[in-house]
Amino acid sequence: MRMSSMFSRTLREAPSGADCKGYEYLLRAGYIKQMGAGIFSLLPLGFRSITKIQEIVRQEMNRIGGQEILMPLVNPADIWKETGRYYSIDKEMARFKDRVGRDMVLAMTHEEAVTDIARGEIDSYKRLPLTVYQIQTKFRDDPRPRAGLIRVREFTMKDSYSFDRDQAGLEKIYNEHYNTYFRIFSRCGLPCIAVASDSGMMGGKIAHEYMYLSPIGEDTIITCRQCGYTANKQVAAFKKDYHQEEMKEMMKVETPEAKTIESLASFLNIGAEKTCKAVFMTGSFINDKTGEEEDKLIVALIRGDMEVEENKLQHAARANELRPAHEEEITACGMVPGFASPIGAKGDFICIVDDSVAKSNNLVAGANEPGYHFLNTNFGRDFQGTVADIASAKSGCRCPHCGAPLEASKGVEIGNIFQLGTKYSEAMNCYFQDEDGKQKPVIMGCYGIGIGRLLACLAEEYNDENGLKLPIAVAPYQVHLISLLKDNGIADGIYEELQAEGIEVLYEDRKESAGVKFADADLIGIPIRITLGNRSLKEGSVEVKLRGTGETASYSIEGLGKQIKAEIAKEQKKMDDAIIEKHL
RNA sequence: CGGGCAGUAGCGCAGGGGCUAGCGCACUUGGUUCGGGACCAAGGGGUCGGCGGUUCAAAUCCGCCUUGCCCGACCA
Repeated sequence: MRMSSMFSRTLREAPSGADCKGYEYLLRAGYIKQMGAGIFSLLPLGFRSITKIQEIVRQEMNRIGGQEILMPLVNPADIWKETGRYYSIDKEMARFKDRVGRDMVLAMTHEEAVTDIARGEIDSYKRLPLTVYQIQTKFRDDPRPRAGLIRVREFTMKDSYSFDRDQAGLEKIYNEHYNTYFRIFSRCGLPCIAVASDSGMMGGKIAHEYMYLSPIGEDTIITCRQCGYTANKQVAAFKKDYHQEEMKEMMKVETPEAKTIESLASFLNIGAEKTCKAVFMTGSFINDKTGEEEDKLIVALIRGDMEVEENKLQHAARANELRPAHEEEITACGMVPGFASPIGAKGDFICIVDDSVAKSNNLVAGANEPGYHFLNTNFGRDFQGTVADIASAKSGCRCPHCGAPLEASKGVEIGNIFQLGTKYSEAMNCYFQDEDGKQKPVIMGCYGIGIGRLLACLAEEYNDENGLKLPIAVAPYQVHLISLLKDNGIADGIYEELQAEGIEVLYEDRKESAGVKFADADLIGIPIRITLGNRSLKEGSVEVKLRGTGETASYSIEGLGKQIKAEIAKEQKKMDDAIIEKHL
């Protein structure tokens, strides 16, 4: 590609709002262009990188027997009504009516679509197992897109779906994806870890997320250095200490102004772990069949020294969505914010009790009377509820497996794998006849990779003060040929020669000053840079500089194509040697 | 969904009731330079986000809308 005729240009200054380096450089180097909140175009350089990432994904998916398909972005709402997600997913899914008035949606994922196809294809166990995948546009109307390509509304995703006759089959393909994802990310050059995760709107039980650890990430990951336990904070477990002693008699005490756990503990001169905190949320519960929505107050009880993990609470309460409760909703059930507990409360509410409260004795809890608390309250005797782990793990908590201190770090989710089970096949009547003649629901798994987000993470991982320096496997071109000569004759010849060798060349043939050419080359960050100038030309050679390491060398013009090919192979081999194989 | 900030040339910004709306970069033309974001000269490019209002007069003041960015979404 001749830079003199390239569609995109570089920018000297970063567009306002580019808050992280990788994003800034992608914009400035002309890889991407923003069109709206969370909506981006890929320009030629970005599109080439994305294409390379997709090719790696294809190779790896084919390697485990995936068959590539392409499903429609626009889905009839009917299949989404079958699974109930038409109702349970809120504004995140874009909906519209076609000209006849039929309900349509923009698919934000494709379990419904793929199951709809599968139920027509799979009738016998002889047809199983099967895995299909696609690389396709998704639209999710995120309430708050941010950080460039990290969190967007329209994005490209590789999503695959597996169909098996039994759990063992699902586990096999799940493990293959688990390993393949490590291969894909390492082939792209992106370091990442797999963590146990929540299945969210997908349903199902076992799930992992692939995380690129970085401060720009929005997910919090809990890890144990000692035994290797890793989990998303949303589901991370930890060891709790319980305060167990003989139950004492409940007593009401005056606690003026003690509206917070902190002030209560200091007023009574006790530790926060001897108190019971009540957190109020309102959950919305949706009927999958009718779409009818009902709100209900949820009282979450947790020991004063811990915090509630909203995600865990939502699961424990089986709510579709949570929001902080309004004061009127709390008082309507006879509870007094600041001095609240379920003791003496009335009305319709759900009480979820963290095991830290259920297994501790004689905690201080609210008396539902302004200025008063109860001493020595006990679960089971003084109040009831559903016991669950709803506590939030944080740095310093003890590992659930080995007891070592846990650490919290930030990460970007670049992929996920889910064991769906039969949630979709049952809801959509995707059954097969097994060897024993019985009809059984197909067992499914789904597996995703955010392609654009992967590029964004790579840009974040590979840059310096001058610009991008993407690894050769994903860089838009392999070689950047810069001519500093007045006459491009010799450079044109080299450009032809390199191309004839099958090398991907970005050719700087513009009439710009040397400074501009070098600065743009650094910004775009093609891994191998060839400089052709008077200095070395006298000796019949060119300068070759690696963007990644800054290493330079002098190569003779004679047979340059072959030498550069060898250089490319060397760079590629470094990456191939770093491919990670990891099995569950 | 709540709160803040912003929208003026392709990009980054200034101007804050009055006369032709400005600066840097980018762009065009001519010339000089030519290995790390060159210089001189002459140019082109604007519904000042939109609609409405106040006024003799609005980019500027007021209202509504819209778009973008940032923070929060819970610890009683």
